[in-house]
Amino acid sequence: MLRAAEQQLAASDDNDVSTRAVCEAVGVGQPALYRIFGDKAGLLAALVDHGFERYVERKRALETTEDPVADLRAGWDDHIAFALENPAVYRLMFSPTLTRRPEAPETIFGLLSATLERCARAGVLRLPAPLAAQRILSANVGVALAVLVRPDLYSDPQLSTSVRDAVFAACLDEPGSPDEPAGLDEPGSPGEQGRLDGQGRFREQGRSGPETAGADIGPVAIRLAAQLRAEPSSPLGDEEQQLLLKWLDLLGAGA
Amino acid sequence: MLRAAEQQLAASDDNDVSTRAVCEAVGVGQPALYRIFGDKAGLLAALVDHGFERYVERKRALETTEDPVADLRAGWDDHIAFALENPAVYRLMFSPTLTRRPEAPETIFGLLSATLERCARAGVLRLPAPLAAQRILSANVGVALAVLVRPDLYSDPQLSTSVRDAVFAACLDEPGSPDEPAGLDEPGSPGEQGRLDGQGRFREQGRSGPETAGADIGPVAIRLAAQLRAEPSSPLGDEEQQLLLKWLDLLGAGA
DNA sequence: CGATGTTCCGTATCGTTGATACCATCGAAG
DNA sequence: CTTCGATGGTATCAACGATACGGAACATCG
Repeated sequence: MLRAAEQQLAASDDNDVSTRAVCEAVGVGQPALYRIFGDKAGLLAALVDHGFERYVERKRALETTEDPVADLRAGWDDHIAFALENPAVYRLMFSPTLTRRPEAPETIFGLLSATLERCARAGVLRLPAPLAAQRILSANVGVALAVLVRPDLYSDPQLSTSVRDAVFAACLDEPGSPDEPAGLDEPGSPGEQGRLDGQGRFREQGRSGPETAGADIGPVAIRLAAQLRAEPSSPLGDEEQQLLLKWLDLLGAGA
Repeated sequence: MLRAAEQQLAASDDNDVSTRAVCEAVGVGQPALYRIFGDKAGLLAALVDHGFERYVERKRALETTEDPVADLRAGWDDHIAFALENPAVYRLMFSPTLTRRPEAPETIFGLLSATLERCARAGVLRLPAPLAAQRILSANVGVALAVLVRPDLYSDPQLSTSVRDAVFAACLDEPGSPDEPAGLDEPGSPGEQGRLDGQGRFREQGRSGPETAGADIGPVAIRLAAQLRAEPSSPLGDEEQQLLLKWLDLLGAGA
C-alpha cells in the first residue's frame, strides 16, 4: 500500500493522493486504510517515515573513511542525490505543510552530529556539533528543495557543491581550505564531486591508538595557553585565569 | 477577500483554506470567488503574488547604502524577518507543492542580482551575479523554512547570521573577512529566537590597538571546547571539566 | 459438534469541499 | 416599458475524507 501511495504521489502533479485511489490500486476498501493508518495524515506520515527510513539506511551505508571531512561532504552530496532520486517523497518529507511532524529528523541530526563529532575529534570543528548540524542541514535542505522545485531558476550545476563548501568552511577549520575557484570543475561531470583534499591530512598524528584524539587536544590547549599568557586582559578573574592556565598546561602535557 | 483568505490561512493549522469559509467571511457566494480568481489555485496564486508583492516592496524600501555588502546582509536578514513575520504566506510562497508557479521569484532574483552587481562594481564579487544569487537565495530560503517549520530543531539564534556569512564569504572577497563571528551564544536560552538581524554586527572588528591579539583567542577557545566536548575522556574531573568548558565558552563569546 | 466471540473486510453512507448550472435582480440602452 | 448584458445568489453535482453497519472467516470454549 505504501508502494502504491508512493507511486500515485509521484504520478500526481500536486503531490497529493486520494485514499480511494490508493485502496483501489491495492484492491481493498477504504476502511482497511483507516484501520491500518488511522487517518490520511497517518498514511502520509507513514510514507514520510518510510522515506526517512530509506534516507537513514542509505546514509548508514555510506562507508566512513578515515577522513571525517570527506565523509561530511559525501553526506551532503548523498542528501542532494536522495532528493533528486525521490522528488515526491522528499517534497513530502520536508514540506512546510505537515500536520504530523515526524521524529526522524532528530535521527538525521544524530547521524550528522556523529560525523561532526569525528571532525571535532580530529580537531577541525570550530563549534559545537549540534550548531554545525543545524547550519549544514538547513542549507542542505534549502539547496535540495531549490533545485528540486525550481530547476529553471536554480540551474547552476555547481550550486550544491559551492554552498556545501561555503557552509563547511564556516564550520570546519581545514588547513588547506578549498576556497572555491568557481568553474574549474567540469560542469558536465557532476558525478565526481572531486577530492578537494585527499591525502590523509591528519595522518601525521599517526599513532593509530586511542591516544590520537587526546594528542589532538594538546596542541590546541598549548596554543590557547600561550595566547592567554600573552594577552593579560581577560573576562576571567586572576585566580580563575591561573587555574585555567594550569588545566590547559595539563591538557597540553597530554596527561 | 485576500485579507480574509490570509487570515484564515494563518489561523488554520494545516495551511489550507476552504473557498466556502473565505466567501462566507467576506459575505459573498462561492461563484464570486470563482469569477474573480477562476479557481482555488488562482486564489492561492493571488495570495502568493500578494505576498511576493509585499516582499519586493519591502526589499525596495531597504535603503541602499554605499556599502553593497552591508546591503546584501540586510537583504538576507530582511528575508528571514519577512518569513518570521508572515509564516503562513511564506510557507505558501516557498511551498514545494505549488500548482501554479509564480514568476515573482524572478523579480527577486533580479533585485538580488542588482545588489550583487553593485558588489561586483566594488570589486568584491568573485563570481557572476546570477550564480551568487542562486547560492544566496537557496540557502536563505532553506534557513528561513528551517527556523519557521521546526524551531525546536533549529534553535540556534545565530543560525541565520552564520549561514549568511558563510555563503557570503564564498561569494564575496572581503578585505577583512569576518570569518567566524559566531560566538557561542548560550545554548541554554533557546527561548529568545528574535532579532537575529543585526545591531552593529561585527562591532568587534574595530581593531583599536593591542586588542588584535585578543581577537584570536575566541576561535581557539571555541575549538578547544568543541574538542573537549567531543572527547569525553580527560585528565580532569567532571566538575573541573564543566568549569573549564564554561570558561572556554566565555572566552569564545569574547565578552 | 455447536455456540460464541474476535477479527477482518466490504458496502453503504455522512459531512465537507471544490466547482458549476441555473435563476433572480439590477442598471443601462433602445 | 421592453430588452439585454452583467452581476450575485441558490441549489446542485462530483469527489473526497471518514465512519457506521453488516457479514464472513477463524479461533475459542462449552
